[in-house]
Amino acid sequence: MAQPKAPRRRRGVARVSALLESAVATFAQKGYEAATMTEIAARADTAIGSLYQFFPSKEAVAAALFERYGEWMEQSQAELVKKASTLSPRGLADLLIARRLEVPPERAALLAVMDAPGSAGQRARFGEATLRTIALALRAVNPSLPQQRCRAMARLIVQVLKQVPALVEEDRRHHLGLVREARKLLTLYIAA
Amino acid sequence: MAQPKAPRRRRGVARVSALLESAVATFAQKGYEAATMTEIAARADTAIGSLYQFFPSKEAVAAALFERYGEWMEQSQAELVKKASTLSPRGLADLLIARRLEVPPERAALLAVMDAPGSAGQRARFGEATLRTIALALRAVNPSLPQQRCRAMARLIVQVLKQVPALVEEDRRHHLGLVREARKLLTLYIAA
Amino acid sequence: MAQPKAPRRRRGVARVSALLESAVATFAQKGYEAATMTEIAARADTAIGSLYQFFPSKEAVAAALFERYGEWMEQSQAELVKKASTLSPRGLADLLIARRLEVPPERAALLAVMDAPGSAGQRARFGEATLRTIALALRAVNPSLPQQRCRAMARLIVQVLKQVPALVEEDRRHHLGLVREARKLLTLYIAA
Amino acid sequence: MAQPKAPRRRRGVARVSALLESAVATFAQKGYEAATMTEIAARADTAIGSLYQFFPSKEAVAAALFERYGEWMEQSQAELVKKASTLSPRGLADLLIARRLEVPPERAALLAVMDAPGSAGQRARFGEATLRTIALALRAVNPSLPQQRCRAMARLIVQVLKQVPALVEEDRRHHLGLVREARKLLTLYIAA
DNA sequence: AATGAATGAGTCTTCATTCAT
DNA sequence: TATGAATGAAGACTCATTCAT
Repeated sequence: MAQPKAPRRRRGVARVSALLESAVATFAQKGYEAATMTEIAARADTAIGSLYQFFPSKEAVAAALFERYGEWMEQSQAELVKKASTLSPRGLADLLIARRLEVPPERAALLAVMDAPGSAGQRARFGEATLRTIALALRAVNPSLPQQRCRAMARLIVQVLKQVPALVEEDRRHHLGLVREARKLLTLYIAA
Repeated sequence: MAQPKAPRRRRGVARVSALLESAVATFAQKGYEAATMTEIAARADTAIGSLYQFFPSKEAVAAALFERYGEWMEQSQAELVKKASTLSPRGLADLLIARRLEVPPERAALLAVMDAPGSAGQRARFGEATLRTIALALRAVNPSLPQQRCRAMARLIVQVLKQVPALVEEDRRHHLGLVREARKLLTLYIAA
Repeated sequence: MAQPKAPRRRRGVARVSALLESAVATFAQKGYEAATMTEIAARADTAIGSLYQFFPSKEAVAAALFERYGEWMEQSQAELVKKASTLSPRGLADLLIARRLEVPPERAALLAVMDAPGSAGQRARFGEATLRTIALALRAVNPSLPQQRCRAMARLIVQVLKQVPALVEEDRRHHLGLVREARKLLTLYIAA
Repeated sequence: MAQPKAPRRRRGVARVSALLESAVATFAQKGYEAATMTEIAARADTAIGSLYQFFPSKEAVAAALFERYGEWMEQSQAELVKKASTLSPRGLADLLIARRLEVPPERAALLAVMDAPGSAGQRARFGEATLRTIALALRAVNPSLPQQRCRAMARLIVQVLKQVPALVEEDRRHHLGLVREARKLLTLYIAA
């Protein structure tokens, strides 16, 4: 897949930013398939031709999103590992849950883009990075755990975390204490 | 959404079966949006017209899948609740995981179809049924749990269970003992 | 265009009747293009195959309708000419208007079928018959009119008559006396 | 129904013109239902996509035709009312008939488009405007007529006028003097 | 560089008509 | 003969992508 052409001028940089923001909104709202290049351009108040000036294809737009989010994620994950060594199981559970609630728009877009044609590799790489990070954090909290078990546990923890935003939403309506429950589950498991 | 017309001849019954199988494969492979009616027909070696003879729309095909799977699920859930009262936490965890491994192709298709236009209601109904079932099973195993907490726990357990097929798959390749890990997590949590 | 195959048995005769009735209703309601062979068959509680048993094409169904209506029309027109010689201009105007209000369902269907592919000739023939009839009636009422002028007048009178059902409908709602007005116009013109 | 997107480039303006002309021809020849978007595009030597670039649906094409014709009609009707006060019954009849002979191609298309899904309102508005205009003209010629009777008369007169182009056509072939006859009918009626 | 226009393969769906039981 | 099933050419419409100004 061709790489997006880098903008040379000041105006171009702004355009690209606007386009990516617009892409985030559009993908998040409609999903990858249903999002159209025309709409992405329109939301950025640009002509379709300008969009193609910088991104040679729809896939390329999606890829650019991954790139952007990737940078943010890397440093965020580095922080997590650093903090983990000072945390109790309960503390780690809290932190993981808190992190899951940040940056909702970008995340929503990424999730929507996950099923883009070219993103199989990207998705794998992302998942891998997340897994590794959590595994490292687990060891930091409980150094007696063998490395391999950490990976397996991370796998399950990720799955539970995915649910967190939905749980928050449901708590807002029905007050079932779902988030508290999730915290309990993770604490129990991490401490085990 | 119009209901699918039921076949009245032997040949028609066979066609419908073939078409549904083809739909399962196609949806599972491509997802609802990307799956095309043309491909579903082609995989069943039929003209596009024959597909529409029995299913008036793409949505109707998806709905038929729900219907089929729904029957299987109902009786499966009834069994679960019955058995649960005789089980230990560990036993319930085992059973839940085992159940998740049955009928994989249909499940994959169903998951893919979840985002079909008309399936919001179906999805809700399915999720609700599963939640209720697991909540009942939890109380059967541990009658001291308050009803509301059971629902919250069920919510999380479902999420973990969703991951099971993928864990099995990964175990087959890397022998990480992921399924064993999941069992541990659930046992711990149910017993708590 | 192939002719409909004549039914040989008692049952067949009933079928054909039912099918034609169904065709009348369907064409009247939806128009020629929008009416489907499937619906015509369904309304007659028959399978599509049975419809094609008697009528080799959609056009053939339309043609059969013309045929049926043609018989009714011929004798109706013969009556008109007979009565005309005893009528005043006012009387003829009344009679023409009254006739236009008979047999609404068949007429509606015929009108709808007028734009069928093969009906150009039929339509011309029908119009011709109507014209001739009215021209004859005019001469019967006022024998001093030259033949050619009668045809020309008939032409215009037909046009006014076409509007009659709509006028009745509008009178029912707004009481504008449109039908009375039409009577005045025709009387005036015929007497002139 | 979405509005047509206005062209912003010279080439686009030309395209839209060509497409509209093509639409006029196609609708006039085949009627609304039978006219296909593919044919409209083909007649304008364009890809189907270009047609949809400017008109988001078949209905929108029809609406554009109404718009175009509407402008011409408004000013034409204003003129009529102005002139009417100076005319004899015979003069008004002449004028009405003359007007009916202008702009034949557009008229034919409009008539064909009258049964387009969205045109019920358009049609009503058009008919209403025509009726009001003629009613006003009648009063101008004969101020003693009550307003309501004018509307009723207008109704019938419109109906006769609709036939005029066909009468002209037939006169060209058979020299029956149909147009002269129509003039007589209207004069008689207006003067009455 | 910016932008509107052009393109056409591909999507879902319909329906007259023909077949086979 | 009756009937359900099979067929596939169209039809309206979409949209990623390429062109030309």
